[in-house]
Amino acid sequence: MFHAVTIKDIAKALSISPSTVSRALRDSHEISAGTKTLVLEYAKKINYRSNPIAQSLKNQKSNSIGVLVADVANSFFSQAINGIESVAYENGYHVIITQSHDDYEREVVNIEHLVDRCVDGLLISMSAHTTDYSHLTQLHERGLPIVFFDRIMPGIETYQVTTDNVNSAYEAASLLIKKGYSQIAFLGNAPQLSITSDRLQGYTDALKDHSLRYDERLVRFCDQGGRNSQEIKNILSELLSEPANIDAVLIASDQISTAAVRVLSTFDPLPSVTVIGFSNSTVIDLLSPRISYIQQNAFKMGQIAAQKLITILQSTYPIREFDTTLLRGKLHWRGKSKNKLIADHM
Amino acid sequence: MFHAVTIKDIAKALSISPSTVSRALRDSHEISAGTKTLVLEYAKKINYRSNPIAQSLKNQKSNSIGVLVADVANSFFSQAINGIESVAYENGYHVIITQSHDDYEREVVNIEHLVDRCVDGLLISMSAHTTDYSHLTQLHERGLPIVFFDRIMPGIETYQVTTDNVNSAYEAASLLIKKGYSQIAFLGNAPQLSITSDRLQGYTDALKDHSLRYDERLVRFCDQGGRNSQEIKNILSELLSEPANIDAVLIASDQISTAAVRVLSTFDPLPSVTVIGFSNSTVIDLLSPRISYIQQNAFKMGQIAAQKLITILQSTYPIREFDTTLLRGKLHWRGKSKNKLIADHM
DNA sequence: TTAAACTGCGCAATCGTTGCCGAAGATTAC
DNA sequence: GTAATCTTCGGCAACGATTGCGCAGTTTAA
Repeated sequence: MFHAVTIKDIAKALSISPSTVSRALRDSHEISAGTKTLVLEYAKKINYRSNPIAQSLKNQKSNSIGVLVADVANSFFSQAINGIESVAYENGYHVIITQSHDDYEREVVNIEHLVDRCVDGLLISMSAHTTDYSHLTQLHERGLPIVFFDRIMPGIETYQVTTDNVNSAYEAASLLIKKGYSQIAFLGNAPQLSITSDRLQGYTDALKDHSLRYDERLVRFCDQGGRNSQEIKNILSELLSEPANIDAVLIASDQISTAAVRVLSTFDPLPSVTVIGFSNSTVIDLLSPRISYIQQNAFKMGQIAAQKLITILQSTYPIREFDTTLLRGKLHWRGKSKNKLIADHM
Repeated sequence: MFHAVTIKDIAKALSISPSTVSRALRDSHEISAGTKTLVLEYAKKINYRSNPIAQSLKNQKSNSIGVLVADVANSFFSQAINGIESVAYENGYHVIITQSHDDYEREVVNIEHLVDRCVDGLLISMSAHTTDYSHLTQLHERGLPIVFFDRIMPGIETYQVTTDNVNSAYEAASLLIKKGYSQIAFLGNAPQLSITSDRLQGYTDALKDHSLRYDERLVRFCDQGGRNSQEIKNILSELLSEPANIDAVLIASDQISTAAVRVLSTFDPLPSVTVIGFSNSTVIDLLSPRISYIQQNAFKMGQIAAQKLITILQSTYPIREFDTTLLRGKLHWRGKSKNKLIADHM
């Protein structure tokens, strides 16, 4: 710790009371202009900086917000964190980042830590393996402001910010269909995740709207969420051979998208399958084998989520009406048409 | 903020004094076994959690460490952060992460913020544009524990952890030479960065040891550090044409490595140049055009740096002897020999 | 038997800051 | 000229946890 000079030091040096110093520093109207400049100048001279810990204790708030993501080493999350940080710092809040690594226990423990550190509010993207939400509902009921982003959660009345996953997946699947693909698999993260179920919804809607049969054998979930490449290898091998025999796959997860590219690159010969995946990797367009991708506006998502949380924190009356913000995903097509007769530029 | 139950509540409920409760919770020897279990059980029952803010104020330390990196969206840093976090949490420290975005002003402001938040120590990887170190030397002189990692700093007596950059670059350049390349350029981040100058040292050593002439026109620094692809495009275009006419390039920065791949991919026809770059991207091996790479042990670097810092924090006597830890980089060759007569497997 | 030591616990101060109340003195109002 | 109001500030207490000191009561030692 690191605070030589306190408000008391100033008070003593100027022979006034600490309360006067405090008020002078906070520009209270009940301090004369003379004393104010006196205090301000001396404070500047000895480089006084108020102790936020003492303020936190006194004011019962810490001016910091806690963030829980699966993994900062995931481009999507690191971009979202950048967005969060930009807004938070602008508004005088500090950001404490923790990672669940998609593990339920770590999610619980980390959130406990954040609450112990007296964060004023939480920005949460659910861990993939969380099915019991009681640790969050309890906090929410006790009045802790929470905003969900990306992997949102039903059942808690609060702001939520995420990509329009249904539509994005719908667009992607529809594009594949228009390009002539018909055996289209769906590869997702854990099914309880909102991003998984929403994207699956878009996929099935697209199939239905284009009169393609929904085949549940083509829908797979990776329990390890891309961390275990063997799991993905097994699934892809199966899907690429009889009876599934897919010609395209829609991947509903960042990590699985790149993991799938890696797995495919090990196949010899390279399977003839067209891949569209959700990904925010900054080099996704340089990967080989090629992959089409849906890019989320992660930075903006972080910004909006932080903004919503700060809205709650600074609202004087309790907020009753919450909305869910949906951001557009951006589809980048880098594949070929299956049927060469179909124009490739849609 | 969020702490219904305090030590006083327990005291009142049990009709004892707060001091007794405090001592019981901390297992002081001057509290009888009976009262201890009484307190402990009741504390557990009402789910008491001590308020770390109050503790910080009293104990003059916050049990948190501040981290400054250029950008969390950089694979190297996010991996290092994972390493830091793993060690920090194990030892009961919280981690506050801030980003300089390679900007000097933001580095200064963020470090001020961290110090204001009363972090017990700092883990710092310098911003690329920092040439004035006074904000750090001052803190260090006032006794704030600092450990540098990755982009280390001369002139401050403390622990430093980084990759053996001289050797890694030496190996990479030597390999290129052995593979038959002779016009080898060096592309680096800002020259004042330790990682840039060390890697340049390795490059020049390798040239010398293999009797190749050092040509300063082949050594370039990207002021924007890979953020501005036009800068890299210009440099590469120049290097690839007369009179430089390079056949290989050693890239001494994560961001520039992937940026260079992107730039090269836009050239038509694809230039015949072999690239080795420092990179910790998890998909670097899938990029096209291909790039050989030196991978740093970022996770371990984070772990060691955190460990060193905690060593300082928990040491009862002031530490006078500091060492610099050098981690091995791992070279992955994915190129071809220039001269087909030379065996490609070394 | 009496002094010394020990056991178990409470009081009060402390960390730095802020809210509330009240006390002077100055100013205004009637 | 007196009362009311305003201005400007100090004192006290509190946020929650910790800790030195001291005070009883009990045990031990001589």
